[in-house]
Amino acid sequence: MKMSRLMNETVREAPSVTEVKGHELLLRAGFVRQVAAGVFSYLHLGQRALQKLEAIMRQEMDALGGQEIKMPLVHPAALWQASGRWYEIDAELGRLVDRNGRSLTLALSHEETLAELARQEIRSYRQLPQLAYHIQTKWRDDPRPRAGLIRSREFTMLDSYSLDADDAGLAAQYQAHYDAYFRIFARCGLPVLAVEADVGMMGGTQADEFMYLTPIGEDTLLLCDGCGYRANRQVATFRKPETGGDTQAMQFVAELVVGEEKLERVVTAVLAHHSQLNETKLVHLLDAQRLRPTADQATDLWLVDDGVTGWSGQVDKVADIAAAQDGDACTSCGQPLRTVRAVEVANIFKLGTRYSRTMGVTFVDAHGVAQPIVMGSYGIGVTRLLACLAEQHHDAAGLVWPVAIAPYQVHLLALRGGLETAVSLYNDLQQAGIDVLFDDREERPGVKFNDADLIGLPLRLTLSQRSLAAGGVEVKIRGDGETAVVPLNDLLNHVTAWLAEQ
RNA sequence: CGGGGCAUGGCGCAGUUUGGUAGCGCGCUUCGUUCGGGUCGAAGAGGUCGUCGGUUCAAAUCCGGCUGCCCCGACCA
Repeated sequence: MKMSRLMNETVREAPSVTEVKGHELLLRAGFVRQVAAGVFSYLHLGQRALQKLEAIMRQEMDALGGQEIKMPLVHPAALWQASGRWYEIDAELGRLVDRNGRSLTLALSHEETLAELARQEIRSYRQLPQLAYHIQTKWRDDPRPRAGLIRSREFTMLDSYSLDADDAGLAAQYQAHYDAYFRIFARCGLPVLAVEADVGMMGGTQADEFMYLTPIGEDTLLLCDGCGYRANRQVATFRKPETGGDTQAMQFVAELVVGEEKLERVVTAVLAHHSQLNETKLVHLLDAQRLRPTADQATDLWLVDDGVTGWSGQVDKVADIAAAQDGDACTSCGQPLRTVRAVEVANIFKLGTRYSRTMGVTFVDAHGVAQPIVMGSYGIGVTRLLACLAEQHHDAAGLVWPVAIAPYQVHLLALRGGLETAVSLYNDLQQAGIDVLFDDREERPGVKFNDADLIGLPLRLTLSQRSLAAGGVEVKIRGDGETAVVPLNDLLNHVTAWLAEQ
């Protein structure tokens, strides 16, 4: 691609809307443009990088025996009503009505659609197991998009869905995805940590989240250096310390959804004085949809944390409802837990029969008996991954893409006296199958160098009178700044060999 | 949804306190100059000051409604 034809203006100053470095650089280098809050266009370089990410994901999913499919962005409300999520999920679900008055939803996720597909296609245990995946746009009307692509409302996900006859089959596919996801992140160049997680709005029985550790993350993790325990704060357990008997009480209205009905119960939570409430634990205990604080109402249910001693008031239930904090003791080994911030880039769920039971997705087993299909769902936030990669791979001058995901592999710069040679080199490189971004613009050297640093392609090739006088092409590695002059007739080999090493 | 902030040319900002009809830097166009780290000079183009209404002889500036965007919290892949 010639830069003279690229609709890709780089900007020198940081746009005022950016708060995190990765977002700033993606905007300045011309990878993305914001269209509305949490909604983005991907310019050519951004789209290329996304395609690289998606190619890696396809390879790894195909290697698991996955079949790529594509499910729609718009779903009939009936599917979501059947699973119950139409009623359970509030304003995050994009709802619309078509010209004939039919209710539709925008794809917040695709469990319902896949379950419906399975209901139509799967009859017998002989057709199981199955693995289908797709890469598709999602809409979640997040109450507060932030940090660019890290938390947007419209985003792209890789979703994989497994269908099995039993829990053992699910466990195998779950483990296969667990391993495959690590391979995907390793190939993309993003360090991640898998942690125990809440199942959240997906439902199901078990979940792990793949976390990119960064101070700009909005999840808090608890890690144990003693035994390796690691969990999202939402589910993290810890040894309750001895307390002096001081307690605190907090009152909530718990909103429950039973079928299409909404119910409310007033709950008072009692905690040790120094504890913090873990609302996720409380929500699960109550089987509630959400909580909102209240005060001075007649309590329907008294919940006391299992770390409380000396509570003499009413008790309806004792359970773990406290949030683990930095320095709390690990449940299994007693070492102090530490907290870190992280961005969730992927998650995997054992859905079990949560969707197949509610939506009537069954198969006939070997004994001729209808059974609910056992499902798993596995997702990677593709656009969020791009944002994390920009966050992870940059320096003061700009982005520094790993070869595997760089929108182009080399950045060819033609300076004074080098244009003619550069043009023929551009053709040679492309014929050799190398992705080249060619800066053929009439700009001063400084502009080209700075843009090249900002865009951050792995190799920079400079052709000029000076380089030719020195013996050929200047080759500069973006990552470590190492430069060398390579003779023209050796360049193709040099570049190919270097790329192959990465 | 609660709290805070912002909205002036493509981008970043000043001007608003104290009302008098819009300015700076970058970018863009043309010419010259320079040519390996965002050269230098000259001449240009480009703005219903988010929007609707009010006050006033006069509103970017004062008042009110609305919209959009950002940040903190709640929430969330």
